[in-house]
Amino acid sequence: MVIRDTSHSVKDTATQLCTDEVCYQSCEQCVSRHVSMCSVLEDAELHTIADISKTIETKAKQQVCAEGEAAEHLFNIKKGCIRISKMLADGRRQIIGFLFPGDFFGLACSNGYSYTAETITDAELCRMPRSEIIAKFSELPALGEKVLNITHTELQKTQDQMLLLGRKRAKEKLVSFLLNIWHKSPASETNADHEIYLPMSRSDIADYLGLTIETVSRQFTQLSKDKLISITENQFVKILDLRKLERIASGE
Amino acid sequence: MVIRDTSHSVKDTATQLCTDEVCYQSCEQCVSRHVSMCSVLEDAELHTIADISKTIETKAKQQVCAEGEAAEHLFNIKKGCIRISKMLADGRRQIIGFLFPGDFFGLACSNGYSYTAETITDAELCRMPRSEIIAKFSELPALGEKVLNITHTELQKTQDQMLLLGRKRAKEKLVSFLLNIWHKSPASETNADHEIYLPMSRSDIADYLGLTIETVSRQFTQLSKDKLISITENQFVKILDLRKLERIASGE
DNA sequence: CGTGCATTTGACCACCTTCAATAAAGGTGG
DNA sequence: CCACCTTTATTGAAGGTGGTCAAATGCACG
Repeated sequence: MVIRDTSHSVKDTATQLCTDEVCYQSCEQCVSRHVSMCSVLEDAELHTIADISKTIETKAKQQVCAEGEAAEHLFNIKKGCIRISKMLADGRRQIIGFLFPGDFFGLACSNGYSYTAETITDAELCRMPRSEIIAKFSELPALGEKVLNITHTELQKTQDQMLLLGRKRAKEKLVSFLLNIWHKSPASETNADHEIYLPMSRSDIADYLGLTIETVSRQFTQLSKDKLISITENQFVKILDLRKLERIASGE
Repeated sequence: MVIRDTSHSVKDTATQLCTDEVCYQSCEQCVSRHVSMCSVLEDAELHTIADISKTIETKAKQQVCAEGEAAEHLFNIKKGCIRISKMLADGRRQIIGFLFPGDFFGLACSNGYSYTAETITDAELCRMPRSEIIAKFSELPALGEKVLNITHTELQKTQDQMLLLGRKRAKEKLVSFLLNIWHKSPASETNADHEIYLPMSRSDIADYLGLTIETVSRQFTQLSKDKLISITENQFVKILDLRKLERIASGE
């Protein structure tokens, strides 16, 4: 098992082992069955994937894989929120992305994981051996194509984030982030009434946007004072003026 | 033709048409024949690619494709240096990457080009219809796999750049950039004697690193004064203390 | 030798960070 | 259920890195 408990550590980087149990589960009832990479598979093909997959349940604040470690597995998220991050030698952290159900990670890692993955909430992951999935690309061309498509979308989002990190001001960064999270949150949730659920901490948001927690907090307060958003609880934000927020995010 | 002359414009963003000619060329003698995506193709398969490819020669400072435009073509670089960039509404620019022979662009653009591509030097490009290349993925699985691999590497580099943009200081950014360019410049060039050729302007470097030209310039001067590099001409930089530069780039 | 552009350098300033204190939220045990 | 402690978030004051504005220098090209 690769899951490590990091909940009692400074900056969430400890490496105690935890003992969550691995269990087999049918892919047919999986929440990701008709999204993500599995959606291109026929039922028959699905079984060959199911045979090499294990479902892993983890608590919040657990490390799933570590930057530099040999990349044996690919992970598909079934439930919860995951953060992917990289660190500099002195501990400065950059969060590369927040992942949600249907997203996967650990594939683009031929020379070991290029990032650390940690659970933000309690989570359920589907774990499969990288090598066997890669081997299936020639067997199941549709799978390779689907993965390529997903990777392309991923690349484009990462390039958008480069624009954000390199050229946007603090307020623009936070607003862009809020709108992005809002766009990808399922309609079933609080989406309809313009409410956003933020599972991650202010510190996570800061490290994602290339800011400090203090600046993130001040920008939240400012947006709130300007009546562009309202903050009900710390993790729930309501969009009050979508049009203005969109203009801010695009840098007008 | 999609090439536009931008050499006489403010910030290189004009859209005058130019009339460089398109010509057919055999893929066999192409400099990219044994690198990049073409390397996985058999000679026979190469012909089917050759049939849909055109070689385009362009001068420096020409726009090859524009952010937002319908993405009809994929471009493979045979000669020269290309910059890929995105812009905010008010003109702030972020350069996503500098591309060199063997690199390609324009594939991950299902909803129109997500960036603008411009030549920095005189260049030679191999242009092919996106749809036909994508269609070949099912026909030639090896091609799809190769492209997936390249895209994965690209994604990892982009994530490294996120760390740079979000968490590195000006000096660390510039040093990281210099070392990256040095690593990817062919050994045949000035590599052996620790010399780096920089085809791009200070303004390009600034927009790539999320800085201003003034800061880039000051950091060059500083590194020079600290005897870590020496600047022979503006476009040629010599590495004097590789060990120290590597430590700066990694954030120690 | 002058014109035009890129780069460098200097002085000043602002945005964001850093440091510090306070407040709020969450978890644990009595 | 509340007291206590820890963690997380907010707010304030001061400072620094890098940005802005402006001028000078260097360089290519006619």
